[in-house]
Amino acid sequence: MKPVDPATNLPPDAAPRPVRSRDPERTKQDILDVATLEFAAHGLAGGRVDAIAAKTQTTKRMIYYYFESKENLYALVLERAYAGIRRIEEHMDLDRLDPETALRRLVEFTFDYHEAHPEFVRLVAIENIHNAEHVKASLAVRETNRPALMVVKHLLARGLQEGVFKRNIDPADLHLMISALCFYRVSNRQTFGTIFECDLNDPKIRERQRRMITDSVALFMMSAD
Amino acid sequence: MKPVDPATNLPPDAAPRPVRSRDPERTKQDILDVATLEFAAHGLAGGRVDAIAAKTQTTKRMIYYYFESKENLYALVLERAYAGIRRIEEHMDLDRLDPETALRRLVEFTFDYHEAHPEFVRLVAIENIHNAEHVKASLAVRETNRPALMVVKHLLARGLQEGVFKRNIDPADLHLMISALCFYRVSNRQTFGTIFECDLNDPKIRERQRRMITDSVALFMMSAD
Amino acid sequence: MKPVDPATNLPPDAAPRPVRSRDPERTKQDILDVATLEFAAHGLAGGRVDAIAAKTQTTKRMIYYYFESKENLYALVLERAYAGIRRIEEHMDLDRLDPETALRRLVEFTFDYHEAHPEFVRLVAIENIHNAEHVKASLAVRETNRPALMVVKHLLARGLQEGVFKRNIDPADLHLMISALCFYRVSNRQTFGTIFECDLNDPKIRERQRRMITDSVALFMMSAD
Amino acid sequence: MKPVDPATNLPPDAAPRPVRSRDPERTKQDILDVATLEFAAHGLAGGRVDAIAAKTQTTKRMIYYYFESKENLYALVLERAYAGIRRIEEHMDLDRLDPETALRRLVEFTFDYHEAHPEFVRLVAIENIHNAEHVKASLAVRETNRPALMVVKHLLARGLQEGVFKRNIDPADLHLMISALCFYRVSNRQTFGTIFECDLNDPKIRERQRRMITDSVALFMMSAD
DNA sequence: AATGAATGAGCTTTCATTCAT
DNA sequence: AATGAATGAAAGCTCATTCAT
Repeated sequence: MKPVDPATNLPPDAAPRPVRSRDPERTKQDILDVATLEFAAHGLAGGRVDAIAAKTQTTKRMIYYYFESKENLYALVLERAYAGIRRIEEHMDLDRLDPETALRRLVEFTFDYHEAHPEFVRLVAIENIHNAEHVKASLAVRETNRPALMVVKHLLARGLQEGVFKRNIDPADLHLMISALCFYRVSNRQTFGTIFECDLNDPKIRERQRRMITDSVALFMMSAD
Repeated sequence: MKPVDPATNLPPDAAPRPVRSRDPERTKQDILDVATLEFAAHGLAGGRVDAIAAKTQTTKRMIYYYFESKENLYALVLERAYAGIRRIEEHMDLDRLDPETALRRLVEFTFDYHEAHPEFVRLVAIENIHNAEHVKASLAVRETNRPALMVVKHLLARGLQEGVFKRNIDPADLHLMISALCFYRVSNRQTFGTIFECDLNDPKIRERQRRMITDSVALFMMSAD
Repeated sequence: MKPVDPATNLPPDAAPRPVRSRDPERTKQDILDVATLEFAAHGLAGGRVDAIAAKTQTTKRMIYYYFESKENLYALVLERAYAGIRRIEEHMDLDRLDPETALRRLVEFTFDYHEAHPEFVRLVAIENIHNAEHVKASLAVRETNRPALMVVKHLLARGLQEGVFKRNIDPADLHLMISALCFYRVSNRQTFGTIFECDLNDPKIRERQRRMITDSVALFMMSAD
Repeated sequence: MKPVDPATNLPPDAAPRPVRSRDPERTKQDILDVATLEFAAHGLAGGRVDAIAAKTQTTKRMIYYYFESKENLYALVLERAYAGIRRIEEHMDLDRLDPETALRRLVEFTFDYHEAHPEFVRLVAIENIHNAEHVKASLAVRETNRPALMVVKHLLARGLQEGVFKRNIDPADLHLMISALCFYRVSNRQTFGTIFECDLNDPKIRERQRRMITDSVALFMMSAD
């Protein structure tokens, strides 16, 4: 006969009985939020369903109830992460700005978004370790991201037409250039910072690099081949 | 009575009977080679000691004998990977070239090295998922990489002195810029390629981007603030 | 945001949206039909309530609503299966035939019934794995089957009285003999067929064995001790 | 800080630490013995690896170490069970006896073996529920059993040649007849006994039926078509 | 009477690691 | 120095069942 806590009628070492949330949608979002952090922190293989359950007001069972498998949960986490950046990107209203300013704004936004969402950066890095197989399988991710290239394409066309941009480069190339500079700073912050002994979290350094990246992209576009 | 695995006649965990190599050093290198591929392919958490043993002429037990733990093996794999790029970097003899050519050569080399060693790129990406804790713990990695910054620093100083470079930027910033552009193409090839439907393995695209990256870095350094 | 199963857009446990049948009796029969196949195919432990629900126009919940538990459902499936054979058995009208013909008819009927109803054979085999505990608990099964022995008993008495049968054996023994020969062919068809490389489904073999069984029983009864 | 038993240095509710048996072969046999009972009692789906471990001086882990999977363990249990009956069958020396006596001896042996080894009977019944897929996959089982048919074939040939047997039937048919009568009594003992209210364990009834079965087979073989 | 949502308990299996010589 | 055998701990997942209206 085990001793039980008179308040809960449970053995003292038992996990606290999760409260019935009565709000499935909230519970699902809750799980997705926690899972985002867990997978971003430890990867798909390293992430633990147990750990996710522990940090949620749910049980492991419910995670499988709502999401069917660890892998599926991960795929949805990834979809949400992609949705985040694109949703904002679309509302930047670059058209109101002259091409150079618009380009600079786009780079700065990209920089800031990566800086503010390291978990997005990590998830994408992780997905690449898995050869993007979940992205390949997800129509949603592909559709979410399609407009991103349109924004660049449109800006590029406008800049060329107005004679501000001097290079007729592939929109994907420009997007790659911007993304690379913004992504790497966050994705490789830890190794880079350690090896070259510079603190990429330092606001002063961040500002300096933000400027450097913006300038180099703008400069590149505005000088002739 | 032979119970277990009908295919191999061995207990399930056992690796296929290894040949006694009688050459410990070769065996260790063999394990490191295989482990490099395994960890690069699946990450630290996802990499399987069993899988490494299976692809080696050794047993799982010997991996532990030589390397003590999976994590330690991974750390050594990482050290070797870093050693690779720096060893070559050091022998580039940039001093013989004028600053612009040297800078272009450096970018091109970096580009080519990343292109040729995706497993290095993946390992570094993986290490960042683990917050660079193995890099932080490894004196060897830090020492291996220190000269890399010196190369950039020296080139930068020379270019400025000769008046070819117009920007007095932090060597780490320049290194970051170059690395970012070269690393991202490989690290994020799978997601980027899938989402934006462009094949980053295509030689034509590769050449185009190689030029773009080289040009943009050179242009940036050679134009005034 | 629709999480879960991309195929059905439903949480994983949920059955495909059922049509409201509004005919409880029909629904119950439907469930019993499907459950009969499921339990016959996989046994009591191996049968899945989920699988039954999936093949029915109902939900898992309704199965519990109507049948209370998996075990109870199984018990009812078993009762129905026993009812089937006895219902027919009772209407054989053996009394109109001379004892030998009647005996042969009885054997042939038994043979044919087992041949035609492998799921009955499987269910009985399964029930024996469970030590007949559901049969023991079910008055219905015992009452359903009682007349079966009466048929044999009556035939036996008649044959003896008419001097056609030469052995005064226990009706249960005769019933056992007939059942064994007919049951085993179906219950053990798979192992027997595999091991001794003969196809017990082959109509030619079936006919030959049907004759053999009928003959041997008749011969036994009609020859003196 | 949990209280520990000073004798074992383990918390009082911990399972007793299994002793290292130092005799793997014995351990394997031990596991097979226990597994035989567990699977015979509950079937493949119903049998619990946990239960097997608990009844052995081993851990669940060791079962998987030696046998790789529950299914494989079951398959080996089955192989052993088949080996048992055939090993004895082969040493019956029927050739020394005249055909009728030999046939009677064969039936009696078969009867006695099934009577003495209900777990064999149950395992075979269970295997049939699984459509004999493990038997089909096991070369061992098929080879173990091949001689059984030879014994019958040889006896049959001898009896016919000597003019004692009057029927030229297929050896498989004769084997089926004998097996059916002996198998069913054991496999269906529980349902048959319950339904027809006769105790098939009663030695008196057993003897009577043993005689009946032997007589009926002998009679069948020795009377003309 | 009928049912959508939720879940406790326990399953098989995996994996890095240590025991013992 | 080298290694075959063994293993603790936990992981992902499944299943019959109950909650709550």
